[in-house]
Amino acid sequence: MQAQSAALDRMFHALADPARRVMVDRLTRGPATVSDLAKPLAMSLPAVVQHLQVLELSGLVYSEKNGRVRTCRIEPKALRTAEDWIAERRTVWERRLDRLGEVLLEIEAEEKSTKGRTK
Amino acid sequence: MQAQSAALDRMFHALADPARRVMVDRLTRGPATVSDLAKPLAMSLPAVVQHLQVLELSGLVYSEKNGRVRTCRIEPKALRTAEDWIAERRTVWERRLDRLGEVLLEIEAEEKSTKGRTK
DNA sequence: ATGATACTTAAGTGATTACTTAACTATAAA
DNA sequence: TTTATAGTTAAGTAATCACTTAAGTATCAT
Repeated sequence: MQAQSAALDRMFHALADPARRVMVDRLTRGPATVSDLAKPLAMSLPAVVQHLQVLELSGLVYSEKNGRVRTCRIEPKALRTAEDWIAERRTVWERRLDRLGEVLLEIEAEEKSTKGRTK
Repeated sequence: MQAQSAALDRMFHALADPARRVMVDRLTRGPATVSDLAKPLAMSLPAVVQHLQVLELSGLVYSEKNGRVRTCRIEPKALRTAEDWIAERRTVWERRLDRLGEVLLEIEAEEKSTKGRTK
């Protein structure tokens, strides 16, 4: 479970750039060529290709070349890996809050039942 | 909806470092001091404080100082913001696949009903 | 008051990023 | 067979990153 960490590094790092998120967003609406991905971005084609490489190394996107056109798609399983990491932590925290809430209710009930008797 | 992007930049970037993920993970189990957070990490205290600053600027963590001790907590709402961005994209993609599946089933049905009649 | 604790601030460094331009390589079209 | 298209490769650069060590500054305990 140490290789997992490097994979998460790469995924979150890939998602940390606005241009790359635009690319991912575009790919959720269906496959796209490199030029398609470049169209809404105010940067050179090589820059887009470099972003694409980051996305591919992260496992979030894969692509294949047919003739002179490269077609890119998202890998939803990878998207899920990143999502799950966050969800697990959030869940642990929320369960903790639930338990805390129960304890507080118990204390409150205890105080009510005790009120006026002792002291 | 342009400021949102910078916030996501900061959040995903914050989560892209293994040391910071260890810190977040620790904080889901309850509040911790700076030294608590530093304990499992093989780096100097100032380095930990710098990571903490990244986490605070991202909104994922906040902290307050009492006496000489700084107590840190996670902000689950921020955690959810990052989680939701991913979940939304994944959902768009999955709905797309569903529609695609329907279309394929229709085509399949069409082909079956047509088989042997024409051609 | 003195020392130990819990950070904090500042400054420096090597590595990595996110670009750029220029030059190149296939493939497809005219 | 020339010419345009789609992408690739290489090299350079300014900015940001993830640390480090050294030297603080408040608190708290004795």
